[in-house]
Amino acid sequence: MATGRTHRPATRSRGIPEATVARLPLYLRALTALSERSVPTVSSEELAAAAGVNSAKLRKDFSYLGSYGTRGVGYDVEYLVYQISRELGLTQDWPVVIVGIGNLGAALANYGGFASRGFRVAALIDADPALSGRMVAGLPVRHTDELEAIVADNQVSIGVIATPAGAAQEVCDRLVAAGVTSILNFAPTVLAVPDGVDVRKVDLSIELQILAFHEQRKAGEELDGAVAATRRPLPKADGAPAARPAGDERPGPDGDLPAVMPA
Amino acid sequence: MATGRTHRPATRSRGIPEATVARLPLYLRALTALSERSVPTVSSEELAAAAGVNSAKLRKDFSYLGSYGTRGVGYDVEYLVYQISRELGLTQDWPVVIVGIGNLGAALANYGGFASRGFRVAALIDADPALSGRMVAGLPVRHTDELEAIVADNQVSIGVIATPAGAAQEVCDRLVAAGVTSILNFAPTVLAVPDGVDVRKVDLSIELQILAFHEQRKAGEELDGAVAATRRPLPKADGAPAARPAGDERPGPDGDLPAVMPA
DNA sequence: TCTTGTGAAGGGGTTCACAGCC
DNA sequence: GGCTGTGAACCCCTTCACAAGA
Repeated sequence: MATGRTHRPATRSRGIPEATVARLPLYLRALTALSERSVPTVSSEELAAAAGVNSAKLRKDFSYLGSYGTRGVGYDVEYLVYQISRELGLTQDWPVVIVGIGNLGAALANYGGFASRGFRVAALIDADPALSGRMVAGLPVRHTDELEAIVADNQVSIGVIATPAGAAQEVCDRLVAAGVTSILNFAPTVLAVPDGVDVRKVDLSIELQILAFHEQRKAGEELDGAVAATRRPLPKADGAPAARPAGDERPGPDGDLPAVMPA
Repeated sequence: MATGRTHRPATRSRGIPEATVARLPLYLRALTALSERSVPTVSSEELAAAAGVNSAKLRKDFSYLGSYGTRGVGYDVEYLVYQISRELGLTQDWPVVIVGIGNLGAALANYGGFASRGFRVAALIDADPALSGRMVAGLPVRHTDELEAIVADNQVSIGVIATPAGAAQEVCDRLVAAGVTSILNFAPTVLAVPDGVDVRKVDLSIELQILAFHEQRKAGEELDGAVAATRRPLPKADGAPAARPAGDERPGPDGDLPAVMPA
């Protein structure tokens, strides 16, 4: 999950759980697919399967939005699409800027589902002067100097950061100062933002490491026939806790963080 | 968060909570930065700040790994780096294949933090014959026909899917059949996988929609001086639940899903 | 004195199971 | 009969607050 919610804790408008909010886009996608196939209604069971969740959870989620179903029948697809879209704020237009037009930034700019659902790429911004003016996904890349003006002129409230890690915080600061209040961060850094600004992060490296953890465990389980006695002894609570691992070479300090280079 | 854990629910080896696992990479990154600056020890307070969490949570997380700190002092940076790396399985080599070498796939292939932490890109695979043989990030793009052989030859257990949505499930099936047991999915689709295979997904569109939800709410809150009485009436429980929104135009059925095109 | 490690309390989310309604 | 909507139980995670220990 991402960060989210540095927001006002009190008066939390209507209590729709964060976990539910995170699943609404999933339901919306499944419903849109049904809508395209002109399916008129759908049961919680079917929709849940399409969205990859269980039906009880889906019904509970929908119950937070209101009683939009019909007992004995199911949910009206078009109506639900509309209600969820409205709840997510997708019935309005959200201008977005993408900062950092490397491979990743370009990929995001070209992303189809972007324009479709209420989001509109207002501008592409990069610090590299050599990129300025070059067309990416039908839009000219503009220089970072223009960032503040672009945000103001287009009333941008959502910014996407796809710069290297080292530049992310500064870009973030400038976006926020210019009026952006929601940030999607692809750079592998923790961003500091003032209250009222939401940050969500997408981090390839973290996802891979989580997979590796489970993968490693699977490899271990393959060979526990019975009780899994003394696998991987784990030096927990051995005499000297704070002692170095002695002669155990680590790969050594490496840059780690650099995200995708801007061209 | 991503999907994770289609795994064996019983005998969950040593009980290290999923939420903790998801934060270990964050700690590891912060610790690596400290290590590079040759900082010998760090307190839970400092490290927590660097990782963007609170210190109680961090201490609790570490307590699942063992007693690796020293009271009154803090944690030994190098030692912790090692312990977390080991716990995450990063002391071994994880060959990874990336399928779908469009902008996104190329971005992932070029990603620096990739190679650094135990992960090695074993091969780049794309269905487009025109791409075959072209060099990306120092590796030749190979054709999908070779997928099974590549996975087998390199003992690949982790696959990254960066194809358009339409191709994702088939690619997934082939990867799994070939022996891959962990998948990182960038395509905006729900992937069906057999038990024992972990899937995590990264979905730009979903993240943006979650941001939009909060953004919309902020916009509403700006103008509630007192009790926030009748803002956004919400037609909940009105007479006709299953009725269409009548004359309310939706953007209309659009493709939504297409991810980044493979070149 | 300072900081870790952890029992206990508290909060959220998921799941169950069934009442309510078509 | 079938499916939604939801109280209640359960479980996981976070946070608190302090005992333990260097």
